[in-house]
Amino acid sequence: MKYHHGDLREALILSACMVCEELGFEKISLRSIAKGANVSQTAPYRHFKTKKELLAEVARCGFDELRTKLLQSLEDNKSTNPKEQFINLGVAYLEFGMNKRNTYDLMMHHQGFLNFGDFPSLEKSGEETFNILIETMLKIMPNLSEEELYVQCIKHWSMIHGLIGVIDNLAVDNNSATNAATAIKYVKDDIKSFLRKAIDF
Amino acid sequence: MKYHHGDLREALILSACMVCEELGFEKISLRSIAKGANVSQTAPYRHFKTKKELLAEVARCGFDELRTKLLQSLEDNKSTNPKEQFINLGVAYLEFGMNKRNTYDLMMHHQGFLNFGDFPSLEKSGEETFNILIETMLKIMPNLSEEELYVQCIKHWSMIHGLIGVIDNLAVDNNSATNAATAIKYVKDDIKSFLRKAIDF
DNA sequence: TCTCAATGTTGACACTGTAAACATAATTCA
DNA sequence: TGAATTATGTTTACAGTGTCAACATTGAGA
Repeated sequence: MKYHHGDLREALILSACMVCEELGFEKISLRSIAKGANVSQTAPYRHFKTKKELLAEVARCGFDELRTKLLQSLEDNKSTNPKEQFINLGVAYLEFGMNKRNTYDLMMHHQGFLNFGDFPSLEKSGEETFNILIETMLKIMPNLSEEELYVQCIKHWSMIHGLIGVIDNLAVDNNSATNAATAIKYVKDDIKSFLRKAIDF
Repeated sequence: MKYHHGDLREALILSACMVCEELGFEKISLRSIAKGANVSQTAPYRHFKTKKELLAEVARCGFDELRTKLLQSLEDNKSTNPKEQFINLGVAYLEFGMNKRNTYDLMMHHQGFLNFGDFPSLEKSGEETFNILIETMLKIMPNLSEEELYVQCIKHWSMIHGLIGVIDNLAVDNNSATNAATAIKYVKDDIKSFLRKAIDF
């Protein structure tokens, strides 16, 4: 076993990403991740000032992946009209949030925990991702003021963001399982038609 | 100092509620709360099987308060039409979420953390609260099937729920402060007109 | 080749949730 | 009323956490 790892930094991030998605970011322990990489428990501190800095990288990876998905969706729908493009963005966003629920949770868990301003790479990736939504909205409503455009975008994004949280919560909740199940089915089975009804321009 | 506290259980919940709203629920430590109540660090275990059980009570308190706010809003608007009532419910909900942001975070942090099914009192309070939205929606759309009614409710609730998260995130994020500030102002200054535009029945 | 910065290790500290064993107060029952 | 039982505390202990300081080794540039 060689003394130097090779690329410990990347290995730790990757490992953290897996644990995050598997068990939720609250369950991530620096020590266990270090142990998983066959490295002493304080080795990570050569690459990350703090545990949060590692988590910020996990979140960044999440945004990178989400952005890729969104761009792919745009590419797949470049021949359709902007509204349909936006709806498909919503679908891709929703699907990402539901498939990578735990990672999504970390990404959106700013809230005094991951202050984006403290982590430049995360902030950059986050902004670049949100900009995709903004730009598509701009195509839909080209004569809106910047303010109004922004508000429109937040409004629709909020609904999708909220949907991810709500659907998952309902899935966990047993008692209202009957109703929740139908709602989830409703959404999952035909997300597009749901969004088409839900999102009004 | 008497040996028995009087009502330690309630005191712990109250103290936890304050810490939760002050610093966020992640920062709550059983030991510090116990110390704050002038009681040994393991005393809470006579009243709560686990730390989560205490947090569940904090969340329940949150739902109780939210439900009170919603009912108050209904009372204040009983002379208006159901749509306006729903919009005002949205306002009340949004305001609660923004004012009690940290508590709201705990309440909505099901996600493998607080499984409502495990905490009957929390589950009950949560359902009773959500039912207010459902019932008001029923008045708006009396001829909808139960399924569709539920979906409609989730759709609009999601938007408001998402709005709370997004607005706060933006407030934390510095770089897009200019746009975020206008968006927040937009929402805060005239939440009603925003919702009236955003929510379509 | 020598030097030094980068990257690793060991050991320690203060903090956490929680379990077991014990002590006292409050309540129930003879 | 007095004894027994239950509810509610305390002390002690354990394993796990993030993080720091001191030390060791490796690899790259002068």
